[in-house]
Amino acid sequence: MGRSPCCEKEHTNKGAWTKEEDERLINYIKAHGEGCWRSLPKAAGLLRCGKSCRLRWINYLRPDLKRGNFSDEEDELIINLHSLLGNKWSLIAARIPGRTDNEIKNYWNTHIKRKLFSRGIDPQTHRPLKSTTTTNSTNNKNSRLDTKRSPDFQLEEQNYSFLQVQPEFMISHMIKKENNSSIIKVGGSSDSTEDSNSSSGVTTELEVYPDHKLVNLELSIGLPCESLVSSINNLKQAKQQEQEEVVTHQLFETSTTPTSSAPVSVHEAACLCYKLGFKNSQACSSCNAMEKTVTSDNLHRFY
DNA sequence: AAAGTGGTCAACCGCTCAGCT
DNA sequence: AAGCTGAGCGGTTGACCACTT
Repeated sequence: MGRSPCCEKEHTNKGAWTKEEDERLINYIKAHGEGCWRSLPKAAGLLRCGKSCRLRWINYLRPDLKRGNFSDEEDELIINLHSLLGNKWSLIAARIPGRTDNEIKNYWNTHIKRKLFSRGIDPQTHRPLKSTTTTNSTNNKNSRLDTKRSPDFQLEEQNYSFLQVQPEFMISHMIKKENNSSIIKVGGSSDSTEDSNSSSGVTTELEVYPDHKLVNLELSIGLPCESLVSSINNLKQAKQQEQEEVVTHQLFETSTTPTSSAPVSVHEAACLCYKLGFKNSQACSSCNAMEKTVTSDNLHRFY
């Protein structure tokens, strides 16, 4: 369809921002607030593209930005969030106060990837490197319909695929908590090269939740039980429309460091439910109807 | 000391999406 | 319904710097 450029490139500066440009941008936004980036450069007297102004403000000039090195807690949080959300840097950044998507993306590519490799973990799949080959082939199979299978089987396989990978996935991203103890351990296995299933003694996810020895770190993934069956039925009905897959993200949040002296911020529970593959992603309506409770662990949960 | 190499990160590019007309 | 526009996102680039040879 073709689009007009967001600005007249021949009349705009590019490259690094000068101190004067920064000051102009800061002063303008302080006076007029964010928004209307297209008209901002002219109004602020800047020879910059609106997109460039927005990026400079969001990634560098915003007063609430936390500069400096990432803490270990932030590292682990990013890893956990990435395991759930993938390269959705803006979603990850939204969960980490003071950090920008660009900053997290850069940090991921320059530090965390290496860190995970050194732990023997594939940064993309969050699985042990030695099983990456077979894992990828499995994931690829699930992410694309196998035309040799019956349509019903394909849909069910797709829908359950997240459950099939769930046990290993969950174990590596849960806090293991001793009963009646404040001592927690991150990860299901102290040895990342060891098979997490065998080392943890947890063989299926059904054994994970009921015994309460494993509690959710701050993130979990999976369909609410009661909505699972109806989701499958809905999928079957929708199969005539197009290929689709449903992934439900249910996000719980609590403190990752209960023993820390820093104040613990406990936010409202957020349910991130996305129906991937539909034209317009819509929040899971069933979660809105669910009752939220706060457990003794300060966990916000939906039931 | 100079050249080469690799790491870091700010900035840019191309694209998608949602809202408006 | 279709087209246009602004905003935002993720991937990529390139300048800069530190370290090594």
